[in-house]
Amino acid sequence: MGIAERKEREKEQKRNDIVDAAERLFFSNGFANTTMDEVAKEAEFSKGTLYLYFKSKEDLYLAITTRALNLLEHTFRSAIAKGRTGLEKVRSIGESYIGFATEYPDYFNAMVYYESNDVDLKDSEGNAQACEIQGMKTLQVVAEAIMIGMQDGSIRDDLDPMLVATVLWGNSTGMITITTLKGEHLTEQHGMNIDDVIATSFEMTMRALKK
Amino acid sequence: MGIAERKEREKEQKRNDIVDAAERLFFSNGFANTTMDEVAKEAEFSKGTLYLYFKSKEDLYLAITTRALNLLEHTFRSAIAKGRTGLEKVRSIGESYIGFATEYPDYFNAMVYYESNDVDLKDSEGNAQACEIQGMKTLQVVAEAIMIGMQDGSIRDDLDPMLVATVLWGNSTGMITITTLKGEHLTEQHGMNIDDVIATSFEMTMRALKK
DNA sequence: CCATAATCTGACTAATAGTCATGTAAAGGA
DNA sequence: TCCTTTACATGACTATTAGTCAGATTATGG
Repeated sequence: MGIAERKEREKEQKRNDIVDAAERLFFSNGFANTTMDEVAKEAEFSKGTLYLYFKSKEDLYLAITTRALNLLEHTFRSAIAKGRTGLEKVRSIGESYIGFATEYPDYFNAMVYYESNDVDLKDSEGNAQACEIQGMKTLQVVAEAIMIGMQDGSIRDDLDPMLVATVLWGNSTGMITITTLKGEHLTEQHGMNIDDVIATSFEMTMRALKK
Repeated sequence: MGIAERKEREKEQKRNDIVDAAERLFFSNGFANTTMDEVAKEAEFSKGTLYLYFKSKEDLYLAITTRALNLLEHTFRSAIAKGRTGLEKVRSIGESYIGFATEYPDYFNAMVYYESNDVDLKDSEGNAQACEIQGMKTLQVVAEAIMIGMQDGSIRDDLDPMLVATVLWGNSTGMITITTLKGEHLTEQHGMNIDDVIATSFEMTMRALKK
C-alpha cells in the first residue's frame, strides 16, 4: 500500500518546511527574538501544528543544528579528499571549518548553542539525539584523517586518534567562537588581527600533530 | 563629608548581597529556571529594587561572570608562581584552569555563557564591559607566562605572545566545555575517558609551544 | 456514504521579565 | 525641631510568549 509511504513523505516534507521557516526567522532575527507564532505564520501552519512536529522551541532549533552538523560532515569529507598526507588532510579540515563558520555563521552558532548548553541528550524522542549522532559522524571524519596521518608517518602515533580528534574539535570550536563573537572587539580594542589569531592557531596545531 | 562615602559603601554592599543571592539561586536551579521574583525574595528586596542595581537579568548574570573571571585571574596568578620555566608556568595555568572548572563548574558555565552569546560589549553601562576588562586582565596573565617562556628559551619565540594566549584561551575553554557538558556522554556512549582527553590536550599543547 | 483515524486549529493558560506611580526614609538647611 | 529636597524602595501591573487542548477538519478504507 503506497498511501502510508506517501503520507510519510508528506509528513517529512512538512517537517522540512517548518525547519526552513524557522531557519529563515532564527537566522535573520535571532533565536531568542523569534516567537513560535512567527514561525507558524512563516511556515503557514498553526502554532499547535508546530508542536505536533517538535517538542519545543529548542527541539526545533536542534533540528537546525542537526542540519548544520550534517553539512559540516560533508564539508569535512570534501576537505579530506584534498590533502595528500594525513597531516595535510587535517589542516584541510581545519581550513574548511573556518570557511564553514565564515560562510554559515548561523549554523556555526547553532552548533555552539548545542555544545554550550546543557541539552538533554538522554531524551530519545527529541532532536538532541539526532544532533549527537550527527556530531559523532562528523567527528569520525576527523579521526579518520588522523589515522591516515599516523599510518603515512605525517602525524605522531603516540596518541589515540579519537582522543586527538575530540581535542581538535573542542579547540577549534572554542577558538572560532572567540574570533567570531569577540573578534570585532579583539581587533578594535586590542589591535589583534583575526587572521593572525587563526594563523597562529594553525601553526600551533600543526606542530602539536607533526611526527 | 563622610556620608557620601558611607552611602556608597552601603550601596556596594547591597549590590553584593543581590549578586550573592542570585549566585545561590542561579547555581542551584540554573539561570533559566530562576525568576527575578525568586532572586528578589532571596536577597530580601523587592523586584523593582533589583532593577535599580541591574539593567536586566542578563546583566545580573554578567556580574557573576565578572566575579568568575576575577577569581580565575587570581587562580592563574597563583599557578604562574609555581612553574620554574615559562613553559612549566603555562602548563601550571592550564592545570589550574581544569581545577577551576572542576571546583567551580557554575562559574565556568557563566564564563561560557558570556563567551558563547552575543553579549553587547558596546553597552558601557552594564556589566558586559566589566566582564570584558576582567577577561583581558586574566588573558594578560597567560601572555606574561608565555613571554617569560620565550625569554628563558622554553617556549618557541616565532609567535606573538598575545596571539598565542588568545588561541590557548579559546582552545582550553572549548575543550573544557566539551568535556564538562558532553563528558558523561563521551564516556558512556563512546568509551572515552575524560582524563585521557585532558591528558591528550596537554600533551598536544606542550608540543605546540615547546621550543 | 459512513465510521474511524489522522491531522490541524487558534483561543486559552501560565509564567515571568521589566515598568512605574506611589510610597518611605534620610539629609541638610533654616 | 520642622520642612524641603533628594535618594531609595515597593509591589501591583503590563506585555510578551511558550506550550496546551478541546473541538473542527480532512483523509482513509470499508
